[in-house]
Amino acid sequence: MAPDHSAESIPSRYEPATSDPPLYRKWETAGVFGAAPEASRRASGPRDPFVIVMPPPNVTGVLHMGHGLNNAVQDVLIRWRRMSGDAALWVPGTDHAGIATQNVVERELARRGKTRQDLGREAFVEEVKEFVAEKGGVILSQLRAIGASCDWSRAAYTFSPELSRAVREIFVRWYEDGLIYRGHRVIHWCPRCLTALSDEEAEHHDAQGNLYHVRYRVAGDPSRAIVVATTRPETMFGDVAIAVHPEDDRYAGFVGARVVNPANGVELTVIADSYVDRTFGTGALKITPAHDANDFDVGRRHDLPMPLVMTPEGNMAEYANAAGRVPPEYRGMDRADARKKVVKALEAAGALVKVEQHAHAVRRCYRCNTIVEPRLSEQWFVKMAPLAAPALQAVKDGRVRILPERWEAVYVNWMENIRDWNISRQIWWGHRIPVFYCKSPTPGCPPHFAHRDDHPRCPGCGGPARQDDDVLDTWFSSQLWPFSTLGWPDATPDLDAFYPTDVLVTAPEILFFWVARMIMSGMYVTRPDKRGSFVPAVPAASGPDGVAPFHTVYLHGTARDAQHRRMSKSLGNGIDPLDVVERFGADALRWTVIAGMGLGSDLLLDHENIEQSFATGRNFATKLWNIGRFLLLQAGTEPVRALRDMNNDDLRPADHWILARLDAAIARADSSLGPARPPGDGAWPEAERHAGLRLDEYAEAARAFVWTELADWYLEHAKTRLAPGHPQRDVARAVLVHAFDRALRLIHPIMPFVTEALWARLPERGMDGSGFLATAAWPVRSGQSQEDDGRGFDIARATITAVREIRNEYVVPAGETVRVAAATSSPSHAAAVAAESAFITRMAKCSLVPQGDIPHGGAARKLVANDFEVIVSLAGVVDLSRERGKIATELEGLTKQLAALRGRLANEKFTGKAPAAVVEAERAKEREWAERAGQLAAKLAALATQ
RNA sequence: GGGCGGUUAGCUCAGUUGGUUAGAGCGCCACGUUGACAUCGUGGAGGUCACAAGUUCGAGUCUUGUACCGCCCA
Repeated sequence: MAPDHSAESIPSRYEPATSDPPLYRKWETAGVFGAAPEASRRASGPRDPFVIVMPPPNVTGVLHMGHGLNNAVQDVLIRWRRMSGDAALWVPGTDHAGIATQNVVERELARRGKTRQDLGREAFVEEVKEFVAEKGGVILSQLRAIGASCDWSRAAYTFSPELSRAVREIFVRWYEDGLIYRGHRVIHWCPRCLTALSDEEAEHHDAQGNLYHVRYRVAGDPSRAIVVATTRPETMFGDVAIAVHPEDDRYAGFVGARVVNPANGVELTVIADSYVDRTFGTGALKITPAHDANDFDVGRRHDLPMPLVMTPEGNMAEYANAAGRVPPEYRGMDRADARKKVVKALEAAGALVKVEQHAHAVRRCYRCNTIVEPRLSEQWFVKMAPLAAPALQAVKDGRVRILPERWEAVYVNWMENIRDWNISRQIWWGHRIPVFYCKSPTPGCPPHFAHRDDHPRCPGCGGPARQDDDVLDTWFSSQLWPFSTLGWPDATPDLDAFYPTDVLVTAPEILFFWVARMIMSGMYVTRPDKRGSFVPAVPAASGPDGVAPFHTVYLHGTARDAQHRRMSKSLGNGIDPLDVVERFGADALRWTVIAGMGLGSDLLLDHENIEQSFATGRNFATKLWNIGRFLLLQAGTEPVRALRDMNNDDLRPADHWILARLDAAIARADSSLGPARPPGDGAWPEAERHAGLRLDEYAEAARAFVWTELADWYLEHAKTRLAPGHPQRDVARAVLVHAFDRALRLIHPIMPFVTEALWARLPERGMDGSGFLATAAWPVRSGQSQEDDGRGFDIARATITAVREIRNEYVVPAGETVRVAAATSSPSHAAAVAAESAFITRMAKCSLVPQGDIPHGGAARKLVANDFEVIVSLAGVVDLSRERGKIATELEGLTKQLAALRGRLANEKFTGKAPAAVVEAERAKEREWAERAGQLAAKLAALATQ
């Protein structure tokens, strides 16, 4: 874009609604967001790859604050690395979201009075596909509105033919490797979604329930009874035994006895099993193997029957092996109603001993919040232990780091106690399990086999085969995301260039659902003994364990409302990011989110006051625009001299000062963002293991520089020098434009739009040969000016601040000019004040006079440094007793501090044991404080005589 | 029940291996509007670092205990 900075071309306000979308289109058409595999060092290109794969949102989802936050973080990182010269790739995409999407379409069908069963499986799947084609993927265009710089040409979808092939490939490999098996287990069952759920999908919710104490009398001897405590009396129909601990004396005489189930009159045996917790309830447990995972284990140990007493919908029924167990009056009854009825019946029969309040956790379906029913069924599982071992080691070794650090411990804890993964889902929308059964099995036919084709023949008899009805857990496909999106299982140029990726940005709640499984599968497919044709080009990270799909996991917090409640549709406390973009711009949204969110901490936003919530970002965007507008109008359009061509003697202390501050800001930003990757693609060294990714600190460093240093001080100072014809105009212009250019670069990753719009108007840039700030170079420190070079400007600033403080303290009217003297015996201080007298008098609304001109008894004083006092003449205004009080208070505090300090220095234990440097620092402080205390005391004495 | 973490200014959070006057942003208070910006400027107030004990010359920082809160997993 050509520079354009005539006054008319810089409107007084930046209008994101009209300016942002065209800017985005320009970036997109210029190919700014694309990444070519040839550019990657791994493909012998010139640049380090830096890759992020976006956590794929549900294909039918719409953008909410969680997405806004998640993608803002990713975009900041990607834009930072792109400017830093990396081959930066951000892969976008969507997830087919099995249960969620099926639920959406079923609701749609219900509105038309239909069920999926009415349509049948094939037609239903077609219906979902049409729905997705029509309404899906909206979220990807919404991401453009917030400025996401993804490589859209690589947008992926977990249900696409390519990614579906990856799913089938890994399934078959795992199956053939003995990692996938079929088994009868008690799993989490959602009676509404009518499918199994994994452990992770059945979420814990604390609930206040009841613990029912129920008396089971001994058959033939009603005088003896055993009392059992249960939270779920409706499952009593499925009881097959009563269990007690073998060493529990209270029940020793009962083991082997027959007792009568008071709910249905069925006789049960009392068994002994050390699984029973003697301290819980009464120490006696009813065993219901088909409706409780632990009871299932007990049932297997004791070879007990396993009757199912509910339908898949959660209604009471003699479902399997339950003949005679469910009384007719309960059949067809919902499980919740059945519980009430059972309790009433037990009470009536005198079998209910007592009911206690009991806090416990119930599991609910993470998709529909229905209480999950533990249920015996046959499912496919993945054997996790062999996959988990290397993935655990990778984190322990630092080949993968997790930020914030505390999640590493959670990860390790989970991986060490990992349980097998139920991957069967009894729904229709998803990848159908590629397991087949011979239609007419003969003795030579396998019971089942996995296959990559849709219609394989039975390997035993060569006859036709039938495919398993279930589909795979959605996370089974998303676990492949870091490599399936790059072309796996084929050895593509993208895979070579971009696998492993770098940072994975997501929320902690899917650490196990998704992140851990990506690490496991990613390492599996790159293991030298397991991988196919794809060999990752990262020898340093390679080993017998394979290559983890990323080296850093960044877990961010949650968007919450002012009451710290998670934003949710049902609470109606959400904020629509697009609404924020429309009202305040994407920059305001992004800045607020990034600057307001410390590593791992939650982001609090008040949905009832959106304007207030996003004020931080909106205000800064406006401020930045105003700084830019004024600066550019002052700087004019002529070319600026390059700083490096400038003789250091041309620069005044103010110039050195701002250039040194700029270097400091760059250094702060760099260290806040941290190392982009571990050295040599290997493991993170301990010192860097949890360093960086402090995006809020980086934001603050950039903000503080441009606002409180560049705008508040340097720009004010430059106003005079920028006047047409001023001999220093060129120097001031050069420094100003340089500093602002670097500031825009620093801020761009967070506020890409307004910075790009301002940058386009800078005079004569072109040092990058690129038209876009988005691809301009990330700033580096010049080292040209040191803090000391700017010392004179610090003296001037301190003088101004001191005068302002005194003015405020004595409420001097803003329009009134005060007379000020700088009292110092230091020639350099005096010279600094003299050199900046015009600046000081303008900024502090004062005139500078010799000390002798200030009348005694009518002045306020402020010690700016040792041997440098600012004296403000306030004849008739100053209140002597108030001045004395002020000084006395300061002196008192200082005296106390000094006494403590001297006590410390007199203590031989301190001087003997503390490091010499610490002691010396304390001595220096003592000298300084003593001098200052002396000055204060002298001042006080002088005032006393006035 | 097991594991992990937290408690620092009104709010949200920093605070390196213990080093002695604890920081930031927002909010609050006072003053200010004839030109970059009131979405702003200038200045200011505000903290017994949850509590108790211990280690140490020295504790926001280390140890133990207590209270409360949160997260993960049973």
